Amino acid sequence: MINKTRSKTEDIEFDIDNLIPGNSVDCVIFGFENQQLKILLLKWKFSNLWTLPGGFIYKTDDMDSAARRILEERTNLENIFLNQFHTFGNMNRNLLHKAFNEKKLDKNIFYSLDEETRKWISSRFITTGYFAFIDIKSSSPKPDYLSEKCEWFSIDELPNLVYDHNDIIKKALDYIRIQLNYLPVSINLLPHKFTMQQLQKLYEDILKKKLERSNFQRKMLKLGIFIRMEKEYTGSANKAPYLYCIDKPKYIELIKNGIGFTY
Amino acid sequence: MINKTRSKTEDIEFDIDNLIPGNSVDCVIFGFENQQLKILLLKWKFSNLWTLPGGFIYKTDDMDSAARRILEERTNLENIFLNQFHTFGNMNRNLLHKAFNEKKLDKNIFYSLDEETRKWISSRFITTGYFAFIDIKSSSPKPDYLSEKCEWFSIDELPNLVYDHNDIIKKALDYIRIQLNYLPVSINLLPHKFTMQQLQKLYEDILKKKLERSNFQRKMLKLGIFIRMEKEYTGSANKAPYLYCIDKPKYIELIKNGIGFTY
DNA sequence: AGAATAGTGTCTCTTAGACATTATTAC
DNA sequence: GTAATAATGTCTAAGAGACACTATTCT
Repeated sequence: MINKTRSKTEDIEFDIDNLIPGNSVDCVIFGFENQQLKILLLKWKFSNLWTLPGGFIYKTDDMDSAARRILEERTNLENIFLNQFHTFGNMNRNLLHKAFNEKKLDKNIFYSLDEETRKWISSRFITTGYFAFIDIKSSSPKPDYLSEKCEWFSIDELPNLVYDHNDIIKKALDYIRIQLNYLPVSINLLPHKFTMQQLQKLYEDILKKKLERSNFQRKMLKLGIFIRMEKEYTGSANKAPYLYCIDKPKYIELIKNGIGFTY
Repeated sequence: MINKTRSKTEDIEFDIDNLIPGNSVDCVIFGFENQQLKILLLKWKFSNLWTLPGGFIYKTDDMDSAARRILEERTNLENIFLNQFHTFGNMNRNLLHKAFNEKKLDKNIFYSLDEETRKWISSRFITTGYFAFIDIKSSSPKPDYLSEKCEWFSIDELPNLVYDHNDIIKKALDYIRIQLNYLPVSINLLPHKFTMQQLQKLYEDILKKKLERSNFQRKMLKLGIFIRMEKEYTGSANKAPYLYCIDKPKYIELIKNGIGFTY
């Protein structure tokens, strides 16, 4: 290890001596764009596989702080909604030799890493999954030390992911679906002003289920948390939809006890 | 360490060389007895504090298997419903010197442990919480190497617990409350035959909320999963209640998609 | 005018919640 | 009989879901 200072950019190797061994954190970062629920993924330098943004825990870090640090480094955003959902601890979950066997790992690039780093990333990790909700438009994602680029993927067009990262995403979605009535999805995933159609599509993507338009609108508006703004003129040959924004204090209060919806 | 074999009893020190450092598992084991929701706790040998049944993860263990092993060792039961709910990773969550400062730790007994063990239990642990539902009547709990006895506590009369174990229990209860419609509480916590009153009290304990008797009964029976048996004659001067048992396949199928109740 | 989508209204059926009535049981 | 608790029934209000109708926008 050349550089032992705490990494804040993608250029610096990580600081193994000051990290807890055997534990990592992975973030399923959700966004909503072009009427689609999306996830931010990174492309590994030494393979054709994609990975969740993740990282390690400093000895001086609480685990939640580590997750938040990783999230902020990748997205350039602060004060994001972040929530732990599950810890993945199977013995063989991150075996590198499986990646070798499947010929998906570029050995040359892998062996260009120093030995300590190779040993580190080859060891068993128990990883804790967090999910975050962000506004894609206001973020500027960047890759980390082990990855060459990052990209948003629609949740039903995910690429091949390393290790058990596909399972991690599935678990995050299951968790969000069950706890939907208690999670601040609308206010964190949608832009400040949005249409009912956008809100409905967001719910449909999460629930994997079509909802009836007029009933959805009636139920949502009845909550009393949506403030109607001016209309949005799209230029298309139909009635322009109203834009809405959210009364944040009321919304937060509401989801604390759970919206009593069945969908 | 004198004994390096895998511990299956309370008499043997643990096998540090074959354990993953820095990670542990804690189980919130729920039971229901005398119309009360209860939790199984152990009393530490070297302090007046109580602790959740917990343990460590062998290098050859999946984390879920470790939790199941710990659960089975403590309760003498197999095939128990077990579910992970949260991982606790604060830096200072298990500082022993805090216990020293609060004079709650018996230094003599602590220093009677060998140095490796002392060092081990003094180090930082990230612990993953699991909860289990068991039938108290059919279990025979026993303490582990670090504890002198175990006891069932009603969830609203919990003693002082070590570290953040009170928080862990609270988190488990919050999780169960939110996911109640998706969890097999009735079939795992109640005896094979039970009355509607018992079922209702179980729900009330979990939800921390009184429910209306006749409406509760109507809603529950409408699910079509309760089979009415003979009456239970208690000897008291009132109408004897019917006993019910559960149609297990239907029940499992039902909670897969969640019971659509609001309480 | 016509096509397309937004917004609102109506109807039926189900459920929740409050409360009343009837049924058992031991004394 | 009486006291106590169980089981069932009744009523009202609210909600879900299906679908119809009106409103607005641009071509």
